[in-house]
Amino acid sequence: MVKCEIVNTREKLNNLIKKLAKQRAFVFNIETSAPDQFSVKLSGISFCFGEGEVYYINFKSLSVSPFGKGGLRGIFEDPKIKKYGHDLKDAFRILREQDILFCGVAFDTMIAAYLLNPGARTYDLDKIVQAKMGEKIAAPESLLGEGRKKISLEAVPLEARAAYFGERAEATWRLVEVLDSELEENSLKKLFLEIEMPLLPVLAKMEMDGVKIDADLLEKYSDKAERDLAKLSDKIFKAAKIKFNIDSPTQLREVLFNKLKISTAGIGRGKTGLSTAAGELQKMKGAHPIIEMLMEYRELSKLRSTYFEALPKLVSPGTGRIHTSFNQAITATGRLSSSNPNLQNIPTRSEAGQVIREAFIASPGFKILAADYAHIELRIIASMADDAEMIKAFRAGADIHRQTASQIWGIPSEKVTPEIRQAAKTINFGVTYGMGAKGLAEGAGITFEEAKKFIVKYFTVYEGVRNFLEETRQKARDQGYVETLFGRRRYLPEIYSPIPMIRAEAERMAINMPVQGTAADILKLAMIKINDELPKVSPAAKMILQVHDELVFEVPGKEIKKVAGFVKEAMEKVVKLKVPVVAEVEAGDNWGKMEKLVV
DNA sequence: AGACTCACG
DNA sequence: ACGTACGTGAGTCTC
Repeated sequence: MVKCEIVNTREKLNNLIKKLAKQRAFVFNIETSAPDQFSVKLSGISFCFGEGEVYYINFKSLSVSPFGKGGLRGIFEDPKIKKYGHDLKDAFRILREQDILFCGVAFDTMIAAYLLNPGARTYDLDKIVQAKMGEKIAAPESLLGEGRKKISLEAVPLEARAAYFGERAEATWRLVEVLDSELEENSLKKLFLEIEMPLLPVLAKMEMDGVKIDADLLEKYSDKAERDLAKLSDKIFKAAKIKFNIDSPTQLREVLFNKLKISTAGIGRGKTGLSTAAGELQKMKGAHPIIEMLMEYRELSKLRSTYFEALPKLVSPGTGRIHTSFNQAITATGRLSSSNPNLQNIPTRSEAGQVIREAFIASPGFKILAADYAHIELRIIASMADDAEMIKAFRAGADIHRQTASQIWGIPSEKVTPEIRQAAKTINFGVTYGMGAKGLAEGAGITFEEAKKFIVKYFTVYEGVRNFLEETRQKARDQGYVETLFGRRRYLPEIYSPIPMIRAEAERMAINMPVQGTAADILKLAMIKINDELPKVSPAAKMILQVHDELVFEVPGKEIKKVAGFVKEAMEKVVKLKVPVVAEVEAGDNWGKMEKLVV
């Protein structure tokens, strides 16, 4: 059992601070409870900086804040003292609320564990400690319970709290060394030190800054959507001659296939029966007028519940803005994800979706600036594959899909028809996913046979790409993992599966990850660079969102051009590929109505 | 809790 | 013969 000293007096706190000031590094973890979804309440901080050096500060026992003058502030703001911890981004935000500029962020064990195996289900500390050191430490459920019986941290006796958090801090301290050598052994140290750790404070800042929302606009449209949905429902019930729950796939299936007797030929199936997904409804179009009504209903209903209704409720009363979480240890490929709310899937395609984007606004005097990489994944393929023809196409600088169509069919690019360009676009897009002929046929609206021929032709012209894809599959089989340009790895044990379908799935993942992951690496590098230099260009400008190949900023209106030029340049110069890297910039009063900028 | 559906890149 | 594009998060229904 780890001994943990409870710091509950001014004197003990002063002693701890003196000790911390002398350390080269320490592990810490801030313990909080959440009275509501917008705020946290601090209850303690645990520390460990060596054997027998385990402490738990109990806030309630102290008459003054430990963050005050002469308190922990100097320790956390000293960049020479390295800080270790598990999930430090949260700590960053909490410290910032205490007006502390967290410095010396050196080792996040959650992120290290993620890089070592980005496919893991969770990176809970107790699971990592078990996996990496073969030790059992108490899981959060053992302290707080779970489900309905879950209790607040406040309700746990001090001794039990100290023991639990002390044990975790001490385990984290030893875990750092274990993970550090593993990163080293797997050539992941550079990625960790030069991309992931520097990115962490950048994400924390973006989360804290948040994004401004026109909640009134969303609420207004929510009401309108509700009225429209009621009208649509009536129409659907009349067409079906029965009232039912349109939101229930089970009931909808019954109505479509049993009551209305729509043909089930060619309709896909799920685990529970025939599917009513958008793609399947598309196939049924023309069989009955109800289908189009259903498609319209589905689209509006989705937007209403997921965006119109949900977003206004998430505006923080403190800042009047929406604060997402950018998760740095979730995806198998190295991308970020966004949650609570997810701001990486805000609609863009439909008309109603456009309205939602218009609700993402800038503060008075500011504008929204968006910068996105043009065809970044295809450029990465061209470069990684070192494909002569595709490189030539990109260097020519014109419409890449037109170039592809021209090269494949050997016709001058001005003679490329819209249909043939569309097919080229679909395959250019699909090649990064390991697409087959069926997917291409569906995506490009051509027959299976045509698609097969097209793919053969494509890989004859882009021989480098074909070889790259095959080499990537082979590499996955040889070493059990694939990697990005920057050495980020994804392990693919299914590549050895005796089941052909599972193996094929793994092969497609093997092809996709180096491409998607390299794009993620590049944008992460750009974010770090932009975060460093943006204050010099425009002190009031803020980077507020990242959407996989796009960065969104809130910028003083007068500085738009200057910032746009800087961001574009930073994104384009952050990495050197065998093809030009191009970023496009646009600006507007909101995220929906934007105009392209020429910089 | 799991399935289904669908929003994004 | 079959199912087949990669990566996410969230709302809703069903059991």
